[in-house]
Amino acid sequence: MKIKALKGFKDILPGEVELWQILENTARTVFEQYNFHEIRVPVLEETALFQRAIGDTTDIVEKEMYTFVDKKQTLRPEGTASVLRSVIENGLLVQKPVQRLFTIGPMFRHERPQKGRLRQFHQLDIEVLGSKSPLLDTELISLAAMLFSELGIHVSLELNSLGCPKCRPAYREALLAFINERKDKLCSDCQRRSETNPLRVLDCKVPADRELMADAPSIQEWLCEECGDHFNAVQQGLERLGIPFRLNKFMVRGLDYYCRTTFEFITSDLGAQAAVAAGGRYDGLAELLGGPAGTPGIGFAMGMERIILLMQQSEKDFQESVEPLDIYIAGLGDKGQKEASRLAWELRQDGFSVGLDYEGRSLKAQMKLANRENASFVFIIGDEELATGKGVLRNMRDRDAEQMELELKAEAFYFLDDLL
RNA sequence: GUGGAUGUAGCUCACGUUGGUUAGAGCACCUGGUUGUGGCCCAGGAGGCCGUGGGUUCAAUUCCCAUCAUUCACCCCA
Repeated sequence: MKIKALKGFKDILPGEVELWQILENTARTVFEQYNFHEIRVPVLEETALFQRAIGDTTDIVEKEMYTFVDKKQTLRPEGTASVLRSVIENGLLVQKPVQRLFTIGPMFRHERPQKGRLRQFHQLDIEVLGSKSPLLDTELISLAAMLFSELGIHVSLELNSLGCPKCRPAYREALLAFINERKDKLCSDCQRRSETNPLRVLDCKVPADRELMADAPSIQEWLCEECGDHFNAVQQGLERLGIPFRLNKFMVRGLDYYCRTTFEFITSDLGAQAAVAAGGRYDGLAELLGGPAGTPGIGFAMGMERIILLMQQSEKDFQESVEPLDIYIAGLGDKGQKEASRLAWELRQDGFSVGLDYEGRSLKAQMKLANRENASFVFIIGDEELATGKGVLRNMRDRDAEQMELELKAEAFYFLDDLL
């Protein structure tokens, strides 16, 4: 029986991993430009953390979590809860009342894999705790927009507000009344949703349901004064920065902790997986997890697999080629290989990247390897060279360049620095 | 959990007429064409229990059943 990777778990192989590095490096650069600091948190947490943060009745907690058989420990299905736990546990808000954090890493959900969705997937996570300013909402959205623009991928922004515990209940009632008037015409899923989470009826994908719900009351009209002001300020902020967006009264959130601003960056190029990044405010969450009362928070997650798919489709050329090698040393014969091995050690200590192999291949075969590894220079050490103490240096980029002889020591290669 | 599609070489895929003896291509790999010089070209080579198990048959990669895997979609979500 051959051992294979688990369903929904994928290797990221050389050739593709370069794209991930570009994504990560670009993201880190943008995050730093926005004055965010990295935090690294464990992938395994107490189950109760997620039950409390995400909501006991959500699909994620009910059936998608990787929970150990003792039921007490769970592989994180998302990042926000862990980051908040850490911030609270380590008292970071006492040291600095506004925390601007990012984290990058794998998440785990036991669902059926499909395009852009795996059981182990990766997210770029941004979280800010301690500020309720709408300017911050705008800033976070602009950060995401900038990252997408840096990566050369096209997504569109949708915006909504979910209100707060003050105004949402009234809206919920109004929506429920609207739903119940036509409940028997809705799909069976929505009939169920109307019981469990009426807001989710809004983003049903069944065309007939969409028509039925087209005139549903909009939460945007039910916001309390504070939420309304906040929502307006976010929109004005985006307009000030020239970031286009579309209001979408049907966009709701799957996770319980969201309030006020919610946003999604979506694409039509990933099949059923439209959301590339999504997030919003969660002003009550920190307190719920035992943090200081009234600590506001906002954050979002970007799906890295989905971004990678878009990068692969984008017109921008990310050059998935192998990292070029400074020098490839071709050692011929037993003595040549030993000398190559010694010289490689010296050259690497001097900072060169050096390739070689010990399979006793012909010079021709080694030249081919050097070429494939994208080496800039090849240094040949055979019996003749051992006899004279000088090896042959060949320029692989310029076929016509003359070969030169160099002593078999790293000092002889100093001038190469300028040519690489 | 539900539904559809697909499983043939490392990868991308053909062919296999209503079953029949040696299952092919491209890319990649190895060797040679240059007793020690890469990319291009040419020649050669290696590499497959035709996903797995069972059934029908003299004979199954081909037909039937089951099973597993992959994938897309539903659900849900990044």
